[in-house]
Amino acid sequence: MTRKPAAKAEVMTIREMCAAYDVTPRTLRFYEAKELLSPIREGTRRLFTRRDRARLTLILRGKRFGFSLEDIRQTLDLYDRDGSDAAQRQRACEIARERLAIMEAQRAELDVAIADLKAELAASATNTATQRGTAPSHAAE
Amino acid sequence: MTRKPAAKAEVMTIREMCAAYDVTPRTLRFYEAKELLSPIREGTRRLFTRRDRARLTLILRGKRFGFSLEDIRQTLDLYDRDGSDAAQRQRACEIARERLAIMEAQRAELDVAIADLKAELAASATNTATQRGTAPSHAAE
DNA sequence: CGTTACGCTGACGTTAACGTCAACCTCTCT
DNA sequence: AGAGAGGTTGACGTTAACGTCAGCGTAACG
Repeated sequence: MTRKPAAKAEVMTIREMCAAYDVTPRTLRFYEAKELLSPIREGTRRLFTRRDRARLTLILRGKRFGFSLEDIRQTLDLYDRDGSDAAQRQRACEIARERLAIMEAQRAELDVAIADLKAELAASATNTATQRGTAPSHAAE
Repeated sequence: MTRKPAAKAEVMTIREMCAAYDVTPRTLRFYEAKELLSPIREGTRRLFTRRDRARLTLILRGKRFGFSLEDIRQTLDLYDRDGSDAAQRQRACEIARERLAIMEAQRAELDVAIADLKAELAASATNTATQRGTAPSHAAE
């Protein structure tokens, strides 16, 4: 009757997961097959823990940044430290630092791209207004 | 008057493009087939103009942000104003603004992800240090 | 007891974004 | 003239990340 603090009832069925994260069952099963998730089994059915949910959040986030599932799988190991030895954690840290560098570079480039697009939009706006354009300005990589 | 020697590099062969942008010929032909590039033809051969190069820069940039080629193709139309009528430019602007919103959201989330990863790295570092006495040699700010 | 709902496991289909390969031009150089 | 370098067009193969479908189990519901 009394609920234990953050221990037992913290599991979700596949449908609940799908609703909560806007993914299909197929996707979750696929991620499990790829060892990105590891839900516990109640008989044959999957029960997703908060660990699975945390990982799924990171997976979906990673995807939005263009990382492959394999990329993500490796980075994920950093986030759960239990069950991995010192060498594994070490490796996970290296990978994570690489990932971090990539993401920071990505952010820098994103800023450029945003500024670029804004400028182009502004130009296009004045262009539409005046119906007469100037030379296009482009910044190469 | 003949053409300026400096302006000789107006067009590039496919090989030059490949070297300059680190892509394969197949990729460039593929992009042409998808109407992302439109090199001029010298007989049967392709010659890529600065317009193609500008577009290619944007294409590769877009890809790094996880956009599909089709997404990119549509946004690209904003960048060249010639050959499109008012309605088309209008539509391109709308698409570009959507893209812009996506990218700004992406930037915000990227900040979160970076902070997250940094925190996790820091935690993992202290964890490693506690366990084995190895000092964190280089931590990010 | 049947049926409806949810879940599982293969297994094959699909789309995007190219890779790979064969077969063929077309210059240039020796 | 022959060899090679660089280019071209199909056409088929590949990988990632799922979609779709068939067939089966089971648990509850009426």
